[in-house]
Formats: sequence, structure tokens, C-alpha cells
Amino acid sequence: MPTIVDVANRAGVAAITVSRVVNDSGPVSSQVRARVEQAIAEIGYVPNSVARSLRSKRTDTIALVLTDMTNPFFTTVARGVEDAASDAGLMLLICNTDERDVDEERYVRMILQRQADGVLLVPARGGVAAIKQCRDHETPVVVVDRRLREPVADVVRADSRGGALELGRILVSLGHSRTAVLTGPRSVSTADDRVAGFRKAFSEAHQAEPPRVLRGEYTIESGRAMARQAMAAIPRPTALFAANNFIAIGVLQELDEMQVRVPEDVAVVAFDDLPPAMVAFPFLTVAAQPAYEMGQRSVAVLLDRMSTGATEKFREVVLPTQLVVRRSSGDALREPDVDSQSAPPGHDVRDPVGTANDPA
Amino acid sequence: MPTIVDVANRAGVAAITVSRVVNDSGPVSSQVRARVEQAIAEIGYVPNSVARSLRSKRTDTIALVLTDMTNPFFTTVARGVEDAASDAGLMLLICNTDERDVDEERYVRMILQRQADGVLLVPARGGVAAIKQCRDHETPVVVVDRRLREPVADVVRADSRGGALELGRILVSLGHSRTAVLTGPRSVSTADDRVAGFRKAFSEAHQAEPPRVLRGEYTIESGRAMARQAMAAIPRPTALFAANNFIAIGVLQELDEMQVRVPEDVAVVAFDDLPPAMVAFPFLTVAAQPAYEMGQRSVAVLLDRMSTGATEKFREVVLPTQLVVRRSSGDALREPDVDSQSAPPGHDVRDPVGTANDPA
DNA sequence: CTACCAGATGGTAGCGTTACCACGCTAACG
DNA sequence: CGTTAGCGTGGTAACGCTACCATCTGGTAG
Repeated sequence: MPTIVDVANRAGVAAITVSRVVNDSGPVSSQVRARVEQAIAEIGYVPNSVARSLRSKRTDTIALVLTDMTNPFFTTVARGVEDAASDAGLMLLICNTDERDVDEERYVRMILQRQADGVLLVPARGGVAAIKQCRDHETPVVVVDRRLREPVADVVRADSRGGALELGRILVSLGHSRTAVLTGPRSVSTADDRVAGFRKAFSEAHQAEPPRVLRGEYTIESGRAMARQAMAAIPRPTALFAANNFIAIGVLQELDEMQVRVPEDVAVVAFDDLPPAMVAFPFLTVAAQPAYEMGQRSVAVLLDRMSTGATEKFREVVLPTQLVVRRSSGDALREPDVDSQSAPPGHDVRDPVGTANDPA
Repeated sequence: MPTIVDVANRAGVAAITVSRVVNDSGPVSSQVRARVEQAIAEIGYVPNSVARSLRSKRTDTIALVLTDMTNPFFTTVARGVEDAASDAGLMLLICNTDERDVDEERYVRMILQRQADGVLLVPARGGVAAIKQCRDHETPVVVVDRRLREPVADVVRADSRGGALELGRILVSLGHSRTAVLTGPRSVSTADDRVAGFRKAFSEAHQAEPPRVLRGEYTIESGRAMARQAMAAIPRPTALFAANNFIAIGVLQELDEMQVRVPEDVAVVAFDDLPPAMVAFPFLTVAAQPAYEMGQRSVAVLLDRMSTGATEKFREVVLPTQLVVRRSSGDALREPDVDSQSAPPGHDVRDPVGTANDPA
């Protein structure tokens, strides 16, 4: 591989001059510039950014540590991150923790060794250890999607509480009072916030009972289990709130197996929308998170932090969710558990073309 | 940040000895090792892999250049890649080209500058330029998902032709003879192969007409346009083959708007399945690609190439697709265009819970 | 005419690590 | 007992680049 010195020799200039041409980092006469550029083209010189990084202390690389890029929500976040990073001339390292602290720490260690300029982190659990690692290494971190107990880093997230509140209010307005919320693990902030917001909708409407809270994982299996558990109650709930897309999928599958119709027998609302590109016919009423924008904003905040340094106080960017009312939330309840003609005709629980709009 | 020399001083040894401890790359007595490890812990030394890479010529980083990580097929491929890379101690750079050659070449240039140890490439169009870049830089490339006209790199892909053939045979066996295939751009190998395979099913069954071929993009909009175009023919086709998941979504949406029922009025089959995690109730009959496995195998081939060097002849790994027959392909045709009782009861084109199983 | 400034270019010295070679020491071998 | 082998350790010199400082030129201000 030719080096900067080879180019310099061929162009009859010093290495530093080639560097100036390549990086546009200093004054170079147009003749010399032309000669250097020709030499570069002739010998096919490709700058070695490893050497460059060693000297300049910048790698122009950031890392995104998330739980599972296979989850369409995170896929979209990641895409937003990649696009924004690319616009800023940065490359992106991606890591999947599967919600495991050990992997999170392992990945962060590898990232820091590679001297990434910044880290975007969706904390598996607390995330404190990983954040501390970064701080010790003086590498900026931005926490994405999830809150922190203590403000030890910038945060970019969606308004889980507000979104859940809106979903709850929808159900209240439709006359539901026996409801259940099926959420994720206690240590994950979104799981708690969605419960809190949903609860509030019922507490502020004094006539309604507080929702029953079931906790599990953000997985299909857990969604199925919680659905079964929720529907075993007597009397049955009239509405379910799935706190993320995977849980929602599980809920729908389980209800189908139980021959419980949605929304005729039970209304269902959920957090997280599926990208329109993924679903032919959206069906679920959801609080949709601005996933792509979250990714972009996260990069913006990170870039900001990278330039300003660790001096300022931490920022928290909270993006609003968007309430999307679709068929799964059903019509207003007339009387408890009436399943008369209120359902629109020609719809049953299964849909040939695929309506699955929020799970995943 | 402490360096290897700081550790060496504190432990009273030479830097190279610390290096040996850190990388387990040479004989070190257990006492010295213990002292060094203690020093590392005390001052919180984190090895600088940029410096290491400059010296050792290895970055332990590979790159995945794909068209769009938002497409669930590629998301799954990427996840397979990341898992395999992680197992091999490699980190992963991700790049989205959106099928644009310019971006592909730009990304590859950045990747080569960063001295990645290898590149996994889903070529946007021909991909030749990008592959040449890598070869000039002596960096191994493995082409993923798509064939090359000439064997200039290792390839890992699914059997598009075979999968399409199976889908075609299904339709033949159900008695379809007026069909259309809605595929992607001509320069993309999978688009061609899927047409070829599908065609073969009809040519080998001598009684059937060859399918009509419509070419567009691998997008929802293009799928919609092609669906409209296909259904405008007189007489109408009795079955459509969508050559990828986005096209399938578009087809389903357009048919719905046209009030054409699936499968009663027209059968639909497609390439690419949606991950089960993404769909409550699968509906589409598809040729499913082993996306995750493709990702893993790609890394395996790349690792192999990285160790053996550019000497051997190029390998082509072709993974079989899996035929999954679901409801969208419908029952056997009794007579042309009869829509009597043959359809299972209780199904219409829209499904409340979301069945969308293959689009995306 | 001198002083000064900016543009254009180069020299040198690292950035933090490991490849390579060398050294001393002990154990084993004939 | 000399020779060899291999372990444990260290010194030195890069890897390819850019930060920093120095130099030289020509132009402009005082």
C-alpha cells in the first residue's frame, strides 16, 4: 500500500503538504495541489485513517449499543443514527446486547479501546456501569430511548408516560374500566413510565378502576403469557395495553388462540408502531414513537457533546409520541361485554392480507 | 489516559511485557503477570487499539455494506453478521447505500481508509467498482445476497431461482396459468433469478402460459404500480408473484384498494418472509430466505478468506430457501375466475389483528 | 527602508503499540 | 561438561500520519 510519503516523493513535495491537500487543512498553491492530486491518482493512494487517528486523537467513528437491532423500533432508530452519522462524516459501529449487562460492558470496552469519538447507548438495565466506563475514558455518551435514575449523561427518548396516558384516555373515553397493562422488566425505565402514564388516565377519571399491572419481558413469549394471565381474571378485562411491539404481537397471537376477538371481545392498544413499510394494513391503536428522529437527534446531541466537552449540565430531549387510533381499540362500550352489532361488518380476528401493524 | 508505558513503569517491567500480558502473546511468569494485571487495574489502563492496529495491521473490524438495514430481510442478515462477528472478536461497521452506487463507493472508500479487515457487500448495482476498490487495497470482500456476473469475489446468497421455481410450481399445481411476476430492477441479480425460476415452473408444465413480467423497484410504491398494471390486463391474471417483501406489501395494499380479494380473486405468492417476531398472523405464501444464516455464513466465508488470503478460487455458497405455503396462495382453481364457496369462510382481505407476514 | 504579516512549504518529533532481534538464564541432552 | 533449546524479559525501531515550529517569500504599512 502506498503511503503519504510515496505520494510526497512522486509529487516532489513534503509529506505534510500531501496531508494538507488530502485534508484541506492548510494553504497549498493550486499548482502543488494539482501535482499532489495527480500523484495520488497515479499511485492509488488511500489515506490510512488508523495512523491519522493515532496522531489526531479522532477516529470519526461513533458506536451504537442497543438491545436488538431486529426490533423494528430500534432498526429505525439505528437507521436514523446511521444517516445522521453519515451526514457528519462519521462511521457507525453497531452492537447488540440482548439486554445483557455483561455484553453491554464488553462491547463498551471494545468501543473505548477502538477510541470511538462517542457512544450512543440504549442501556440494558441500569446502564450505569457502561456510562461510567465511558466517562472514565472521557468519551461522550448519549443515552437513547431510556431514562436514567440519576442525570449522569445526556438522554434522548420518547415520552413514554405521555404516550401511555393518551392510550389510557382513549380507553377511558370508550368506557373501559377493567383494564390491564402488560409491561416489561422493572429495571427498564420505559416499562415503568408506560405503566405510570396509563395508570394516570384512570386515576384522573375518577369513575374508573386502576388497571391491573403485569410485568414480564419485552418479548413475544412474555406477551403471550401475560395475555393469558390477564384474560384469566374474573371478570375479564375489557381492554389490554401492551407496552411494546413484541408484547403486542404475543398478545394478539394468544388472544387468537383463545378465540378472543379483537376488538369485539377485548380492546387492545399498544406502544410502538410498525414502520408502514412493514405492514400492509395497520390495525393496532398505538402510541407511535418517532424512532427515526430519535436516532437523528441522538447523533445531534452527541455531536454537540463532542464539541462542547463534558462541561455543561446534561440535557434531556423528550420527543412526543403520536397517538394513532385504529381498529384494535374498538368502539365505545355500550354495556359491559356486549358483543352485538357494534363491530364493523366483515372483520374477524384474522386478516388475510396482514394487518399486523404494531407488533415487533 | 494511561498508556502501556505507564503500566510498565508501575509494574516495574518493560512495555512489551505488558503487551504480552494484555494480548497473551508471549511467555510471562505468573508473578510478573500478576503484578502487571494489578497495575492495569490500579490505573485503569485501557489498551489503545488504534496504536495497536497501526503496528499490527489488523483492526479486528469488518464492515457490512447493505442497501437498507430497515428492510427486515437485511436486518436479520445484519444480525447474523453481528453475532458471528462478535463471536470472532470483531466489531461491525454498518453502511446503508439505498441502492446507490455513489454511496456504495463512498462507504467502501471510508471503510478501506479505516483499514477494516474485511468487507461484506450487498452490491447496489453491479458492485464491480466497489469490489475493485477492495481488491486494490488487498482487503477481502464477500458479496452477500446477490450474484456477480463474473466471479471476482466470494458470494453467499440464497437460491432465488430455486425458491421462485417452487412458488411457480405451487401456482401451476393449483391450476393457475395466467400469472404475472412483479420484480425488481434488471441490474439486480435476485430480480432476474426470481423471474427465471418462476418462468421455469410454467415452461416445464407445458399446458401453462409463460408469466407476464413486470419490472420495477424493490419498493412499496413500485409494488403498487405493478399490481395495478398487472390487474389491468384483460383477462386478469389469476395469480401474482411479488419478487420481494416490499413489492408484496405494495401489491396487497393496491389490491385492497382495488377491492380485489386475496386469495379469492387473485392468488399472491412472494419472496422473503417477515420474521415471526414481526407478524401476529402470517398470511402470505412465500419462499423464505435463511437471512440470519446468510449473515453468519458470510462472516464465516470472510474469515476464511482473511486467513487464506486471495490465493484460492472464489467460492459461492448458495443457501436453499424454504417454501412456506399459507393462505394467500389459495385453493386449487376449479374453473377460471370462479369465486364461489371455495374460499374459507370468515376471511376477507383485511384482518384486524395483522397478518402481514411477508411484506417489508 | 525597515518591520511586520500572511501565504506557502518543510523538518522533526512524536501518537501508543508491537515486530524483531537480542540477551541471560536454566534444563536437558549426548 | 559443552552445546542446544527454550523460557522470560528487554531494547529499539518502526507503523503512517499530523502537531508544532521554523523557514522563506513577497507584499504592505509605517
